[in-house]
Amino acid sequence: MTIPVDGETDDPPTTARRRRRNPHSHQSILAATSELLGEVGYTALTMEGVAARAGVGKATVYRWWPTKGALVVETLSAQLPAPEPIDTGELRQDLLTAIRRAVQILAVGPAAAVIPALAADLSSDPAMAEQFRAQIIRPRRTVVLEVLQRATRTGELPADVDTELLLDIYAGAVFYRVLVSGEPVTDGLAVQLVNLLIDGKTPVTRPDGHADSAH
Amino acid sequence: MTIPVDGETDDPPTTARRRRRNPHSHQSILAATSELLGEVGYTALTMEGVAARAGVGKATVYRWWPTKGALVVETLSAQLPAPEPIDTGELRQDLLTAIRRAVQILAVGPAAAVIPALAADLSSDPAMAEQFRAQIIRPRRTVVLEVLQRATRTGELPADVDTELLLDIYAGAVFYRVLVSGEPVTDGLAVQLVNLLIDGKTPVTRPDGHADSAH
Amino acid sequence: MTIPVDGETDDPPTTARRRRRNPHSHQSILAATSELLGEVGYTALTMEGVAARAGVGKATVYRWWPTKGALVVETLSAQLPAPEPIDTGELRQDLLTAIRRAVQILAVGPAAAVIPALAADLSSDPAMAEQFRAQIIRPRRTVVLEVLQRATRTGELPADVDTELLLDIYAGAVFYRVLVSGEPVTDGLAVQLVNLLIDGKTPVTRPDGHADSAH
Amino acid sequence: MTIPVDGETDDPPTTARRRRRNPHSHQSILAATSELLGEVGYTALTMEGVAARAGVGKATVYRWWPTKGALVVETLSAQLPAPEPIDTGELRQDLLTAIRRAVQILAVGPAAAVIPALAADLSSDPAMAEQFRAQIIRPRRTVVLEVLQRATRTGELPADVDTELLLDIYAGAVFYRVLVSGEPVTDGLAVQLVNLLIDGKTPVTRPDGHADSAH
DNA sequence: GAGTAAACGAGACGGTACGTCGAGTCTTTTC
DNA sequence: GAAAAGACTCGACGTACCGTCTCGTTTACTC
Repeated sequence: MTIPVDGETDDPPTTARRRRRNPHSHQSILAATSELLGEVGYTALTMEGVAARAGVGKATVYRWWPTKGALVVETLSAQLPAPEPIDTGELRQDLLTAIRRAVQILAVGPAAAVIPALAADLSSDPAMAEQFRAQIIRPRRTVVLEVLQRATRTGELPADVDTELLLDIYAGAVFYRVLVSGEPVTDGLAVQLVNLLIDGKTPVTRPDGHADSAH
Repeated sequence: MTIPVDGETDDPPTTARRRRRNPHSHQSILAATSELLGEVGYTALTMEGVAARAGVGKATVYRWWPTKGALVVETLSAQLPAPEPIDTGELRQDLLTAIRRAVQILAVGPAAAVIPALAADLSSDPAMAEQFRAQIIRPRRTVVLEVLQRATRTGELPADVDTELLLDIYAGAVFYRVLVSGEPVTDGLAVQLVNLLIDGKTPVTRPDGHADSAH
Repeated sequence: MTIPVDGETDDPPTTARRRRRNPHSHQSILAATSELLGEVGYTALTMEGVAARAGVGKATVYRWWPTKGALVVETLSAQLPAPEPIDTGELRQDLLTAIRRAVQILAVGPAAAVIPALAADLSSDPAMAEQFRAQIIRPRRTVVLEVLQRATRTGELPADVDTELLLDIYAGAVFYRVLVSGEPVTDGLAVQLVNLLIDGKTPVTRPDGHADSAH
Repeated sequence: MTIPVDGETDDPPTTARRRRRNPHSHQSILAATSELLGEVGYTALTMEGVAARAGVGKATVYRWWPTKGALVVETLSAQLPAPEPIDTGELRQDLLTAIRRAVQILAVGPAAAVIPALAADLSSDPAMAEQFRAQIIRPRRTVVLEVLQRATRTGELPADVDTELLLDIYAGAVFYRVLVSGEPVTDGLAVQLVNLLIDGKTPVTRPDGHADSAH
């Protein structure tokens, strides 16, 4: 195929000029960043520490990533599982999967502690914001947008459904709960959100997640 | 009374002894923090800078606030408008007001740029998280919780409505949109959220905010 | 006597304000500089290395000495023997002593390797040049100037002798020989210089230093 | 001829083999060095800067000159006027000319600011010291040595005059005055030195240089 | 109203990290 | 096959703040 899959490094054949980064250093740096993110978190991560852990000069880190944020975005994007398409054949199930993935990333996995701190830098660094959205957010949103668009074709959702808002609502709920409320995020949250978004059911308290799903 | 009026933080009856903070310094520090937050933002705010701007020794700042975060939380809490009760007599209108207030704080006002950065520190600093929730979040949530509880009594909402989740949903949508999506937040968002949460209407794209409000 | 000898710090009575340097740090830094000068020389001496060796923060070094040169000048001035007055009763002997002292400092002692490198910075750093001359050169020149002035009173030297030049000649000869010619400096050099400067004897080659001293 | 014409510096007979340096790069580098010496001085001159200014890779500079000092010595030697023989027929005049040349190089011309800094590196870099003496110092000393040797044949100077020391004295006086004393160097200095060295006249202060020359 | 303890401004302190620069080496590409 | 281009590791630069710690000096509560 001729798809120029690649992402961050690049394909020697096409470019030829520019960029001849040492792939070994490059990998060491990403690995060191990943380790240190796990050990000390985003805030306490330093470029100096990354360079030291990677056995690399600081200048080498700065040569390829202008800021800590850019480095972390790339590290995250490399270590997060690729966003597989979702298509179970049923909207409810698809959306549930999507929300569970969001929960996984925002509340459970190793990135959970990193993303909020990263997000905080977005408003003051537009370049990084764009990189973050392009490398982390957009690929995952795209998958869910396809789910929703499919549903408009089958009539499960109205043709003019505000897909963007729908995504913001469930992702925001998870994000806000983790970050601001500080309450635990259970699977029940995913179910309640699906019920609300698809069936318009105002969320009610139930001891457990399979609540209300019986209808 | 002869109670040494003062603290927004401590209870005069029990302490009485201890603490004889200079109210002038105290005010200078909060004012300096507020100014600097506006000028350089949360990240670039330094304790050193605050002390200098306030014409105060660094130790004086540290004496009363252990961290930058704690200082900023108190500054914010002092400058944010007090959360007035909401009671228009109609749930829809009450909730709309609540959401608009959230938008005001999270997306429009001077705190909009500060809160995300502040929030990022919450996961790594539980003490500050508690202070943040107690001084900023809880008072405002309480007002809305009263609105929702009133609605359960009138039957506008089911008795077992998950009020906490409801709050997380609309606040999260606003927060996420500002912080992560980076999309503009319009008043239409508030209307769409009310429609969804009260009437179960899946959000659809409309050019403007008064969409669907006809019911 | 009650002369407030002091030298580099300052007299508390008059100033009172400003300057409250930690004498312990101050000493550690000078000691570390002295050691490192001996171990690695002036060129390879770094402010960072000094701070590390002294167990002190870099900022502390920079707080009191703006440049490496200033630090080295003060170190040298502290470790060089104080310039004792010279008065043997005889001009020839006095001058011989003076030249031998110059040889000692410029060619033999621990400062011999440092002064040339230091001198090289003088032309590009007038502040340091002044400090160097005031702390190192002038005190030693003053002693010899007194010798020469005494000689003019006794008639051993003409009243209008160009004392400054006389000093430049013998010091320059030693300095140049060490630095540029790279030839060894023997005691014969001192004798030859005395003969030339006092008796006007053109220097001739003699196997050893006591040459010509018989007059 | 088959000699690979090239160097302004090396002797074709001995080297012949080895070396096929690109004459264009070679010239660019020397020119860049010369310019930068004038602009920023010896200390602030960097190999990196030279390479950039010359439009050449750093490795190319390092291939031909092992150190900054070596490069500067060669640059200087190429741009300093060749040491013409001196023979006015009169020792006094010859020596005056020699001293004036020394003043010209050490105190007036473009090399004045460079040589002290260069000299400072000599004691720590014997290879460079040798190169410096061979390319810069020796050729000029040789010319004056001839003057002095001629004078011994005519009896103007004693047969066993210490020629080396004589040179060190006048060169040292100029050098020291420029570098250490920091006093201005006038032509009177040259006259005073000649008077001392040839006639044994102790230097006296006179408003101007033609002093004492009348005798 | 004097004595005393605290809070105060000032800022030095030992540190960590910043982001930049240059050293000197090495590899890859170009002519 | 030399040399351009420039990436690489290393280490120092000089600065900014960190949070702690003396210093005297107010200041306002005791006694």
